[in-house]
Amino acid sequence: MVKGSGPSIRSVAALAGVSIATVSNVLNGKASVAPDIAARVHAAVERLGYVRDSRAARLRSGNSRLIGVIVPDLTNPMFAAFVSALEHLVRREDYDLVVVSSANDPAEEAERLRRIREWRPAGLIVLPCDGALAERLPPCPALPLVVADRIPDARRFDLVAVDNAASSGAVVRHLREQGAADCLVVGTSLGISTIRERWEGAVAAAGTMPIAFVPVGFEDHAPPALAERLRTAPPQAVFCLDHETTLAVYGLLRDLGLRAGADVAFASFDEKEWMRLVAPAVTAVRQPVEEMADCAWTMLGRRIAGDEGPPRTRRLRCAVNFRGSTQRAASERALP
Amino acid sequence: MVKGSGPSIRSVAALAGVSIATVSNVLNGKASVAPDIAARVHAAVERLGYVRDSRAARLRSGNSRLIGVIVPDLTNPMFAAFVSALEHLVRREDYDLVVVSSANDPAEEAERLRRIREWRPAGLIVLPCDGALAERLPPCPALPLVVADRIPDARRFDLVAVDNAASSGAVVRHLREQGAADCLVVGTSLGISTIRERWEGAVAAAGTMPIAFVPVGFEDHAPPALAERLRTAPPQAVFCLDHETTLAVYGLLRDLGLRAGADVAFASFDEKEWMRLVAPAVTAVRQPVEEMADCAWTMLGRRIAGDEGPPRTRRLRCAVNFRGSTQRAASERALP
DNA sequence: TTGTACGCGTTATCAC
DNA sequence: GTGATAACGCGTACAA
Repeated sequence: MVKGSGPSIRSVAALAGVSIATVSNVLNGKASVAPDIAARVHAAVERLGYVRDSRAARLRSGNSRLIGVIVPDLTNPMFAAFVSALEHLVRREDYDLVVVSSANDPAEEAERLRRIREWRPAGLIVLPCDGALAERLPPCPALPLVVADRIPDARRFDLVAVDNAASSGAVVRHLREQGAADCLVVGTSLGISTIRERWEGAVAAAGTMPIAFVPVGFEDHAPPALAERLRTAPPQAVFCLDHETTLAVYGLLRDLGLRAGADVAFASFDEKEWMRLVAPAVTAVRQPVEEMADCAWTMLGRRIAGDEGPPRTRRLRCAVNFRGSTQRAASERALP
Repeated sequence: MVKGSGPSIRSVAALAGVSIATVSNVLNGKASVAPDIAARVHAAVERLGYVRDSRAARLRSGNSRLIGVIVPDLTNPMFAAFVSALEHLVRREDYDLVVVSSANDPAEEAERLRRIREWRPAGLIVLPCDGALAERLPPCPALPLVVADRIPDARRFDLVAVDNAASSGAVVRHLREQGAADCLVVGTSLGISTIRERWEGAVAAAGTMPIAFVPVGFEDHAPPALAERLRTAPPQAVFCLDHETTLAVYGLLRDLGLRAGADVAFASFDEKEWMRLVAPAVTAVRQPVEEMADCAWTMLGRRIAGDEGPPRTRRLRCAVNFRGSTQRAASERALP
């Protein structure tokens, strides 16, 4: 107690009048211990408020019980939901979670990736900020790793992502069916694999319908150029490929006096709760975040268990929720 | 490499032809080392891909560089934002973050609190799920701890929270000024200190205006009783005390054909981005989450540095953003 | 710059 | 079968 941080296994052993090995055995249930001895040990633990030092425990035993997760940005509800789901999953198997954010910065990601390895995690779940993850990954084939959401260029990892192209295509097909004559697609950056895939899916589904992409940075929500475009040549449909741009454009439309659903069809990738609640409700692609976390954890678990097989890729299907913001009735109201 | 997890400091020392103490010195910059020796060590580190085992390092050195944070629910954007802000803050001082969620369950909170101590964190930041935190806290006065957001019954901790009552009062005063004849207040539970304080602030500011509270659990979003009440005896103003209820009631109003801002004044505690963007925009109290994280970290830093002073409490001021959903013009339109 | 005791819990080995 | 003893995991601290 004078030194270090609280009572050690030695103080417990002393108080219980047994050896430290016995304390360890009682606490871990490894060897069979006489009931009265076990009771004495537990009493001593209770009295001293002993808490095992897992650093020492893991150091010796070699197994880790710690999972590292790195996400581009925790304030993004999608990533927060992912981490939350993951937290619940790993806890059930007695793991803890170290969470770090790369702040959408590759350099930061590399730095944090190295740093997190100092904790000797049993495995890593990485939501990379761009496609160059492979170069930044320290050469450590022994460390189980699953990449989720955004797809790195090098496919030498276990991957789980949503079916961006198909979902995006479904939205655009729907917009065409509802009679949209043209479509403006807005996303943060085509440099991000999810956005790129969604855009490609949209293009593939557009057929003869004119379709154009406008990039919006992460910072400049609602850039003037986009506002200008929406004012001077308003498209009949706008499709936003992520939550950031959905927020930006939704507000922009309101500022311009364009009613989503009435004056322009409006759809969003990455559904948030409010989209169901506004009037008209916003057509949106709901990403199965919990399922993605679940899948990532399952894959990682297999690797931790020793699976040495080739990298797997899983694509998860999204739900596309068609709502008032893209209904034909509404868009026809906008004519004449 | 055969044993354990990757190269150890011993392999580096062997490859560089120096002692492990020298490797440690080079890597930590503690003692002065000859440049050429240092270069040899760095080369060996590089070649082997050596990463220090911080468990061993911290075990020996006694300092921790790890902060534990426990929140009621990571999917709540407010808590996610808090964790995110905290993550950026602690990183700057070379700390890592272990994040756990109590799932709004006191038993779970107690369990996780105990568990997290196994990592020997340098400090803990706790956003408790109820007021009884004190009883669940393991007796460990040595562990620096700051409580944020919700206030435990026992004030023997450093505390940081927002000025719930004052902000809530400002909203209700505004509603009265806008001519609301009565007000329905909705919140998850008065058992949570934040909600209780907001309700008390609302009551104090209501004066002679009739005001009533309706609790809504965490799970039963939009309970039938609330819908019934809104239909049969719609108040002139509704004030939701947290994000969950804001979402529930906002959708409920739409379902009932009551237009927020036109048929009923509507305000929310805990502003989210979409509230600015809908039409009419929603009057809301913006909680200074980043500031709260900053303050919690500052307080914790002081404790970690050894401050033994009496517990401090900090109350942070919120911004109350008055918008269209509570404008007089709108509510008057609703009169017959 | 190096040798080595040390932090603490686990595990293998050994004695009763 | 039960419990004790001691080596060990790895990086750090301090004396040499």
